[in-house]
Amino acid sequence: MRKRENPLVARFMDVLEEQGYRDTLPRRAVIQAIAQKDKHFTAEVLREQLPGVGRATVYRSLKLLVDAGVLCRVLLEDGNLRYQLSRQGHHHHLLCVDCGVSEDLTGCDIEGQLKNVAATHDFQVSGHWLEVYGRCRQCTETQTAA
Amino acid sequence: MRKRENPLVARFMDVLEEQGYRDTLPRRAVIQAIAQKDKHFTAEVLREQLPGVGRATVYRSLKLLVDAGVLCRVLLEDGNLRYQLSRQGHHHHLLCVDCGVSEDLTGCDIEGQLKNVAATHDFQVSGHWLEVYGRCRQCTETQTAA
DNA sequence: TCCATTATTGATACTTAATATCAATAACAG
DNA sequence: CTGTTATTGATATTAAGTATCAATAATGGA
Repeated sequence: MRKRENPLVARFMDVLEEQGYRDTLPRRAVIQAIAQKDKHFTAEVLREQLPGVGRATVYRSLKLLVDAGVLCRVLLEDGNLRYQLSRQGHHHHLLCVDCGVSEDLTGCDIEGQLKNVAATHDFQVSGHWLEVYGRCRQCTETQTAA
Repeated sequence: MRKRENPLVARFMDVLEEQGYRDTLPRRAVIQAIAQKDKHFTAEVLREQLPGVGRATVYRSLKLLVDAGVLCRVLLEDGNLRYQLSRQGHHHHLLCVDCGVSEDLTGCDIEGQLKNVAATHDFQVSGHWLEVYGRCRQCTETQTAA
Protein backbone atom coordinates (compact mmCIF):
# COMPACT_ATOMS: atom_id res chain seq x y z
CA MET A 1 0.00 0.00 0.00
CA ARG A 2 1.60 3.20 -1.08
CA LYS A 3 0.99 6.21 1.03
CA ARG A 4 -1.59 8.27 -0.77
CA GLU A 5 -1.08 11.98 -0.96
CA ASN A 6 -3.80 14.09 0.55
CA PRO A 7 -5.50 16.37 -2.01
CA LEU A 8 -4.90 19.27 0.33
CA VAL A 9 -1.18 18.93 -0.24
CA ALA A 10 -1.46 19.91 -3.88
CA ARG A 11 -3.73 22.81 -3.00
CA PHE A 12 -1.39 24.12 -0.36
CA MET A 13 1.64 23.76 -2.57
CA ASP A 14 -0.19 25.74 -5.24
CA VAL A 15 -0.91 28.52 -2.79
CA LEU A 16 2.75 28.68 -1.84
CA GLU A 17 3.96 28.53 -5.43
CA GLU A 18 1.69 31.41 -6.34
CA GLN A 19 3.67 33.39 -3.85
CA GLY A 20 6.95 32.39 -5.40
CA TYR A 21 7.93 29.63 -2.99
CA ARG A 22 9.56 26.49 -4.34
CA ASP A 23 8.14 23.03 -4.32
CA THR A 24 10.46 21.08 -2.05
CA LEU A 25 10.31 17.65 -0.49
CA PRO A 26 10.58 18.75 3.15
CA ARG A 27 7.84 21.30 2.56
CA ARG A 28 5.57 18.65 1.07
CA ALA A 29 6.27 16.35 4.01
CA VAL A 30 5.24 19.01 6.51
CA ILE A 31 2.11 19.86 4.57
CA GLN A 32 1.25 16.20 4.18
CA ALA A 33 1.45 15.72 7.94
CA ILE A 34 -0.64 18.79 8.62
CA ALA A 35 -3.27 17.81 6.06
CA GLN A 36 -4.00 14.65 8.02
CA LYS A 37 -4.77 16.45 11.25
CA ASP A 38 -8.36 16.89 12.24
CA LYS A 39 -7.68 18.76 15.47
CA HIS A 40 -5.36 21.47 16.60
CA PHE A 41 -1.78 20.47 17.23
CA THR A 42 1.55 21.84 18.45
CA ALA A 43 4.60 22.41 16.34
CA GLU A 44 6.50 19.93 18.50
CA VAL A 45 4.07 17.10 17.85
CA LEU A 46 4.41 17.76 14.17
CA ARG A 47 8.16 17.68 14.48
CA GLU A 48 8.09 14.33 16.23
CA GLN A 49 6.10 12.93 13.36
CA LEU A 50 8.67 14.19 10.88
CA PRO A 51 12.03 13.02 12.21
CA GLY A 52 13.54 13.45 8.76
CA VAL A 53 12.71 17.14 8.60
CA GLY A 54 14.77 19.72 10.41
CA ARG A 55 13.27 21.62 13.29
CA ALA A 56 13.75 24.97 11.60
CA THR A 57 12.04 23.79 8.44
CA VAL A 58 8.98 22.65 10.35
CA TYR A 59 8.65 26.03 12.02
CA ARG A 60 9.35 27.88 8.80
CA SER A 61 6.68 25.93 6.94
CA LEU A 62 4.16 26.58 9.69
CA LYS A 63 4.79 30.27 9.48
CA LEU A 64 4.48 30.26 5.71
CA LEU A 65 1.13 28.51 5.91
CA VAL A 66 -0.18 30.77 8.63
CA ASP A 67 0.80 33.81 6.59
CA ALA A 68 -0.84 32.28 3.54
CA GLY A 69 -4.03 31.87 5.56
CA VAL A 70 -4.46 28.12 5.13
CA LEU A 71 -3.39 27.47 8.70
CA CYS A 72 -4.52 29.38 11.75
CA ARG A 73 -3.35 29.71 15.30
CA VAL A 74 -5.70 28.80 18.09
CA LEU A 75 -5.42 30.15 21.60
CA LEU A 76 -6.23 27.66 24.34
CA GLU A 77 -7.83 28.69 27.60
CA ASP A 78 -4.49 28.40 29.42
CA GLY A 79 -2.81 30.77 27.01
CA ASN A 80 -1.04 28.12 24.93
CA LEU A 81 -1.09 28.35 21.15
CA ARG A 82 -1.94 25.57 18.73
CA TYR A 83 -2.10 25.29 14.96
CA GLN A 84 -5.09 24.21 12.96
CA LEU A 85 -6.27 23.98 9.39
CA SER A 86 -8.18 27.06 8.43
CA ARG A 87 -11.41 26.63 6.57
CA GLN A 88 -11.99 30.29 5.83
CA GLY A 89 -10.32 33.64 6.14
CA HIS A 90 -10.87 35.36 9.44
CA HIS A 91 -13.09 33.44 11.79
CA HIS A 92 -13.60 32.44 15.40
CA HIS A 93 -13.51 29.09 17.12
CA LEU A 94 -15.81 27.20 19.38
CA LEU A 95 -13.25 25.07 21.21
CA CYS A 96 -14.36 22.05 23.18
CA VAL A 97 -12.40 21.90 26.42
CA ASP A 98 -13.02 18.16 26.71
CA CYS A 99 -12.23 16.64 23.35
CA GLY A 100 -10.43 19.57 21.78
CA VAL A 101 -12.60 19.64 18.71
CA SER A 102 -13.23 23.02 17.19
CA GLU A 103 -16.01 24.40 15.09
CA ASP A 104 -16.07 27.73 13.39
CA LEU A 105 -18.33 30.25 15.01
CA THR A 106 -20.70 31.54 12.39
CA GLY A 107 -23.83 33.60 12.46
CA CYS A 108 -22.81 36.40 14.74
CA ASP A 109 -21.69 39.82 13.75
CA ILE A 110 -18.96 40.40 16.29
CA GLU A 111 -17.10 42.68 13.92
CA GLY A 112 -20.00 45.04 13.46
CA GLN A 113 -20.78 45.11 17.13
CA LEU A 114 -17.19 45.86 18.04
CA LYS A 115 -16.97 48.74 15.62
CA ASN A 116 -20.07 50.30 17.14
CA VAL A 117 -19.00 49.96 20.72
CA ALA A 118 -15.44 51.03 20.02
CA ALA A 119 -16.75 54.18 18.39
CA THR A 120 -18.20 55.26 21.71
CA HIS A 121 -14.69 54.84 23.14
CA ASP A 122 -13.11 56.92 20.35
CA PHE A 123 -11.18 53.85 19.33
CA GLN A 124 -10.42 52.75 15.75
CA VAL A 125 -10.65 49.00 15.58
CA SER A 126 -8.17 47.30 13.26
CA GLY A 127 -8.44 43.71 14.42
CA HIS A 128 -9.44 41.37 17.19
CA TRP A 129 -8.97 37.92 18.59
CA LEU A 130 -11.84 35.84 19.89
CA GLU A 131 -11.86 32.28 21.15
CA VAL A 132 -14.86 30.65 22.76
CA TYR A 133 -14.48 27.73 25.14
CA GLY A 134 -17.04 25.18 26.22
CA ARG A 135 -18.38 21.73 25.46
CA CYS A 136 -19.47 20.34 22.16
CA ARG A 137 -22.71 18.36 21.95
CA GLN A 138 -20.97 15.00 21.95
CA CYS A 139 -19.09 15.73 25.15
CA THR A 140 -22.13 17.21 26.87
CA GLU A 141 -24.14 14.09 26.11
CA THR A 142 -21.42 11.71 27.22
CA GLN A 143 -21.05 13.57 30.48
CA THR A 144 -24.79 13.63 31.16
CA ALA A 145 -25.01 9.90 30.52
CA ALA A 146 -22.21 9.10 32.96
CA MET B 1 12.76 61.16 50.26
CA ARG B 2 11.58 57.83 51.39
CA LYS B 3 9.92 55.63 48.82
CA ARG B 4 6.22 55.79 49.42
CA GLU B 5 4.25 52.60 49.31
CA ASN B 6 1.49 52.50 46.77
CA PRO B 7 -1.96 52.08 48.39
CA LEU B 8 -2.59 49.20 46.01
CA VAL B 9 0.12 47.20 47.75
CA ALA B 10 -1.84 47.00 50.99
CA ARG B 11 -4.99 46.07 49.09
CA PHE B 12 -3.27 43.31 47.16
CA MET B 13 -1.57 41.93 50.24
CA ASP B 14 -4.97 41.83 51.93
CA VAL B 15 -6.41 39.86 49.05
CA LEU B 16 -3.58 37.36 49.28
CA GLU B 17 -3.76 37.10 53.07
CA GLU B 18 -7.47 36.38 52.87
CA GLN B 19 -6.47 33.35 50.88
CA GLY B 20 -3.99 32.24 53.49
CA TYR B 21 -0.80 33.54 51.89
CA ARG B 22 1.88 35.08 54.03
CA ASP B 23 3.00 38.66 54.01
CA THR B 24 6.62 38.51 52.85
CA LEU B 25 9.12 41.12 51.76
CA PRO B 26 9.79 39.71 48.27
CA ARG B 27 6.06 39.49 47.64
CA ARG B 28 5.58 43.10 48.66
CA ALA B 29 8.42 44.15 46.40
CA VAL B 30 6.86 42.47 43.38
CA ILE B 31 3.45 43.94 44.12
CA GLN B 32 4.95 47.36 44.69
CA ALA B 33 6.60 47.23 41.27
CA ILE B 34 3.41 46.07 39.59
CA ALA B 35 1.31 48.72 41.30
CA GLN B 36 3.36 51.43 39.64
CA LYS B 37 2.73 50.18 36.11
CA ASP B 38 0.19 51.96 34.02
CA LYS B 39 0.53 49.74 30.96
CA HIS B 40 0.91 46.07 30.27
CA PHE B 41 4.32 44.57 30.95
CA THR B 42 6.27 41.34 30.67
CA ALA B 43 7.43 39.20 33.55
CA GLU B 44 11.01 39.74 32.41
CA VAL B 45 10.80 43.52 32.61
CA LEU B 46 9.45 43.18 36.10
CA ARG B 47 12.31 40.88 36.99
CA GLU B 48 14.88 43.36 35.74
CA GLN B 49 13.38 45.98 38.00
CA LEU B 50 13.67 43.66 40.97
CA PRO B 51 17.23 42.34 40.92
CA GLY B 52 16.96 41.42 44.56
CA VAL B 53 14.04 39.09 44.03
CA GLY B 54 14.50 35.61 42.66
CA ARG B 55 13.19 34.76 39.23
CA ALA B 56 10.90 32.05 40.56
CA THR B 57 9.40 34.36 43.14
CA VAL B 58 8.52 36.94 40.51
CA TYR B 59 6.71 34.34 38.42
CA ARG B 60 5.04 32.80 41.45
CA SER B 61 3.74 36.16 42.59
CA LEU B 62 2.41 36.94 39.15
CA LYS B 63 0.50 33.70 39.07
CA LEU B 64 -0.91 34.30 42.54
CA LEU B 65 -2.17 37.70 41.52
CA VAL B 66 -3.65 36.48 38.26
CA ASP B 67 -5.46 33.72 40.12
CA ALA B 68 -6.67 36.23 42.67
CA GLY B 69 -8.06 38.32 39.81
CA VAL B 70 -6.21 41.54 40.55
CA LEU B 71 -3.90 41.02 37.61
CA CYS B 72 -4.91 39.90 34.15
CA ARG B 73 -3.13 38.55 31.15
CA VAL B 74 -3.36 40.41 27.88
CA LEU B 75 -2.87 38.80 24.50
CA LEU B 76 -1.02 40.92 21.97
CA GLU B 77 -1.76 40.76 18.27
CA ASP B 78 1.40 38.71 17.67
CA GLY B 79 0.37 36.09 20.20
CA ASN B 80 2.59 37.26 23.03
CA LEU B 81 1.21 37.55 26.53
CA ARG B 82 1.55 40.52 28.85
CA TYR B 83 0.40 41.25 32.37
CA GLN B 84 -1.71 44.16 33.45
CA LEU B 85 -3.57 45.45 36.47
CA SER B 86 -7.16 44.33 36.39
CA ARG B 87 -9.80 46.87 37.19
CA GLN B 88 -12.71 44.47 37.27
CA GLY B 89 -13.47 40.80 37.11
CA HIS B 90 -13.87 39.43 33.62
CA HIS B 91 -13.55 42.05 30.93
CA HIS B 92 -12.16 42.75 27.48
CA HIS B 93 -9.48 45.11 26.28
CA LEU B 94 -9.25 47.75 23.64
CA LEU B 95 -5.52 47.64 22.99
CA CYS B 96 -3.82 50.45 21.14
CA VAL B 97 -1.27 48.99 18.75
CA ASP B 98 0.68 52.25 18.72
CA CYS B 99 1.10 53.32 22.31
CA GLY B 100 0.10 50.10 24.01
CA VAL B 101 -2.49 51.75 26.20
CA SER B 102 -5.52 49.66 27.03
CA GLU B 103 -9.06 50.53 27.95
CA ASP B 104 -11.69 48.17 29.15
CA LEU B 105 -14.34 47.42 26.61
CA THR B 106 -17.68 48.16 28.16
CA GLY B 107 -21.19 48.49 26.87
CA CYS B 108 -21.42 45.42 24.73
CA ASP B 109 -23.06 42.18 25.62
CA ILE B 110 -20.63 39.76 24.03
CA GLU B 111 -21.44 37.10 26.60
CA GLY B 112 -25.14 37.07 25.85
CA GLN B 113 -24.58 37.08 22.14
CA LEU B 114 -22.15 34.22 22.32
CA LYS B 115 -24.53 32.11 24.37
CA ASN B 116 -27.23 32.62 21.77
CA VAL B 117 -25.13 31.81 18.77
CA ALA B 118 -23.44 28.88 20.42
CA ALA B 119 -26.84 27.42 21.20
CA THR B 120 -27.50 27.07 17.50
CA HIS B 121 -24.26 25.08 17.33
CA ASP B 122 -25.29 22.82 20.23
CA PHE B 123 -22.36 24.13 22.14
CA GLN B 124 -22.25 24.95 25.86
CA VAL B 125 -20.16 28.03 26.37
CA SER B 126 -18.06 28.09 29.53
CA GLY B 127 -15.68 30.91 28.77
CA HIS B 128 -14.07 33.03 26.11
CA TRP B 129 -11.17 35.27 25.34
CA LEU B 130 -11.55 38.51 23.44
CA GLU B 131 -8.97 41.15 22.65
CA VAL B 132 -9.60 44.09 20.36
CA TYR B 133 -6.77 45.89 18.59
CA GLY B 134 -6.71 49.32 17.05
CA ARG B 135 -5.79 52.92 17.75
CA CYS B 136 -6.77 55.05 20.68
CA ARG B 137 -7.95 58.60 20.07
CA GLN B 138 -4.63 60.14 21.02
CA CYS B 139 -2.71 58.06 18.53
CA THR B 140 -5.24 58.59 15.76
CA GLU B 141 -5.01 62.35 16.22
CA THR B 142 -1.24 62.41 16.33
CA GLN B 143 -1.10 60.39 13.14
CA THR B 144 -3.60 62.57 11.32
CA ALA B 145 -1.69 65.69 12.29
CA ALA B 146 1.61 64.35 10.97
C1' DT C 1 20.42 18.30 -20.69
C1' DC C 2 23.53 20.87 -18.14
C1' DC C 3 24.58 24.78 -15.54
C1' DA C 4 24.33 28.90 -12.78
C1' DT C 5 21.70 31.25 -9.66
C1' DT C 6 19.29 31.58 -5.65
C1' DA C 7 15.91 29.69 -2.44
C1' DT C 8 15.90 26.29 0.92
C1' DT C 9 17.56 23.20 4.26
C1' DG C 10 19.38 21.37 8.61
C1' DA C 11 22.68 21.43 12.45
C1' DT C 12 23.49 24.18 16.00
C1' DA C 13 23.23 27.80 19.15
C1' DC C 14 20.40 31.02 21.20
C1' DT C 15 16.14 33.34 23.08
C1' DT C 16 12.03 33.98 25.81
C1' DA C 17 8.73 32.74 29.08
C1' DA C 18 7.88 29.83 32.25
C1' DT C 19 7.99 25.60 35.58
C1' DA C 20 10.37 22.07 38.74
C1' DT C 21 13.54 20.91 42.53
C1' DC C 22 15.10 21.36 46.96
C1' DA C 23 17.90 22.93 50.80
C1' DA C 24 17.96 27.22 53.42
C1' DT C 25 15.23 30.81 55.41
C1' DA C 26 11.60 33.66 57.19
C1' DA C 27 6.62 34.23 58.89
C1' DC C 28 3.20 33.27 61.82
C1' DA C 29 0.78 30.98 65.85
C1' DG C 30 0.98 29.60 70.36
C1' DC D 1 10.63 32.71 71.88
C1' DT D 2 10.27 28.78 69.38
C1' DG D 3 8.46 25.10 66.38
C1' DT D 4 6.07 24.41 62.21
C1' DT D 5 5.47 25.23 57.69
C1' DA D 6 5.09 28.46 53.81
C1' DT D 7 8.24 30.78 51.10
C1' DT D 8 12.42 31.81 48.88
C1' DG D 9 16.22 31.70 45.54
C1' DA D 10 19.79 29.18 42.99
C1' DT D 11 19.78 26.19 39.57
C1' DA D 12 18.25 23.11 36.07
C1' DT D 13 14.80 22.16 32.83
C1' DT D 14 11.04 22.74 29.51
C1' DA D 15 8.47 24.67 25.55
C1' DA D 16 8.13 27.22 21.59
C1' DG D 17 10.35 29.54 18.56
C1' DT D 18 14.26 32.48 16.05
C1' DA D 19 19.08 33.29 14.13
C1' DT D 20 23.21 31.76 11.68
C1' DC D 21 25.42 29.91 7.97
C1' DA D 22 27.64 26.47 5.11
C1' DA D 23 25.83 22.77 2.23
C1' DT D 24 22.24 21.40 -0.89
C1' DA D 25 18.42 21.31 -4.07
C1' DA D 26 15.02 23.53 -7.25
C1' DT D 27 14.20 26.26 -11.07
C1' DG D 28 14.87 28.78 -15.51
C1' DG D 29 17.76 29.63 -19.32
C1' DA D 30 21.40 28.29 -22.86
